[in-house]
Amino acid sequence: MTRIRERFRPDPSMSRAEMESIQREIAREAVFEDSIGFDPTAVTVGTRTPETPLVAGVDQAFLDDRIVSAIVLARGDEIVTRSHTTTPMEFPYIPGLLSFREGGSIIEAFETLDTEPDVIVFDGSGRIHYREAGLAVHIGVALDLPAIGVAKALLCGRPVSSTETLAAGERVPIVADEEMSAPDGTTVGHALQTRQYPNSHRINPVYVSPGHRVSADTATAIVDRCRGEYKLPEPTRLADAHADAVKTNIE
DNA sequence: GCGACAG
DNA sequence: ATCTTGTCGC
Repeated sequence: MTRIRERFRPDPSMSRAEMESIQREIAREAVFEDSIGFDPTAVTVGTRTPETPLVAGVDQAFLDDRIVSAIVLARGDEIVTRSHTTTPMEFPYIPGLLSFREGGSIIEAFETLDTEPDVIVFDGSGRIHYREAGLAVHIGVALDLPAIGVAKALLCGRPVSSTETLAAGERVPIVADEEMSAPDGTTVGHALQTRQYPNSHRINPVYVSPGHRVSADTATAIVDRCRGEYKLPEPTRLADAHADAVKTNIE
């Protein structure tokens, strides 16, 4: 499907300094404004029309010394196609360098896909990253496709107000702080409450940030449109289930 | 030195 | 991420 920008294919053999240097370059290539060929409000998960955008969910599972990367492409409630790869683990988990651990595997999975999605939803940060080059930015730029990062925990940055007691659908901007390359106060994403119980104990929000070719507002609007019955957006859940299924058949 | 830290 | 039983609450 998509031709890869080889220069940005994650290379686990690089030195840490080289990785950080490449990340700064990727951040300069990244477009944090809308450059998409579909209507964000047309995104759905439970229904579908011929105009419903094609959304890709990406997730990983781990098995001993191997990484399973799974991609599920869905148009609304229809699974269009899926793919996966199993690759050796070549790099440890280091906060800020996640794309060098999982990125190569993910790109290989995309190379086996025959269909190009309208937008990709990743399980990890996008612009909410020290050098504005989280997993969703790195892979989005490498593939030059619209990309969004959805993380279950905040890597860096600061919510402008409390993220406790948010109702489903509510969001709070996440702004850059001193340890980030983005100018102080830049909105780099949002905390989005995807689900909430009527009463009792609360559910934590997810952290949405632009990967490539989408603004923070649009990224959050799209993920909001992907809300289902659970905390994680539907594309991520589909990919998670596929990765688990593949993993189970391997072991 | 101290604290923070996606998956 | 992954290893894992029960348990609380809708």
